[in-house]
Amino acid sequence: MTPARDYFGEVYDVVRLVPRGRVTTYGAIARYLSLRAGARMVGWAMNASHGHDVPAHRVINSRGVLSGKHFFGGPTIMQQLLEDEGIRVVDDRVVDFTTVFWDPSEELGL
DNA sequence: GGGCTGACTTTAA
DNA sequence: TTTAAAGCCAGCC
Repeated sequence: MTPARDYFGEVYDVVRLVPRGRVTTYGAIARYLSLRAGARMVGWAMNASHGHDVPAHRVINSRGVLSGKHFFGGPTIMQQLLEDEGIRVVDDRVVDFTTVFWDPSEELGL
């Protein structure tokens, strides 16, 4: 059987589909993968995203806060990356988060 | 092999 | 309203 449903690959794929200037949340991805509360695993996948072409800076928590900004190698790397895409970030929080929020289950179609 | 941790979310009090 | 605890799965020691 082909175990090991590449959860990481699933997450990477979804994150790569996030258009520039938009952001998504761990819960949205987790929910898209039917992981009702496996949001932690999504973040864990991001931890392994280093070395992959995954815009992990577009993945934040449900409050629009850059939770893993410190994991980018700098406390402002993630913020600058988002600002570079046109997303305004203030106090480590995404401005108009609900506006730039990109839901895979909705954009990609349930 | 067993147990702890972790870039979160959601429900309950 | 805010604060607290439980839940989930995979990776690492």
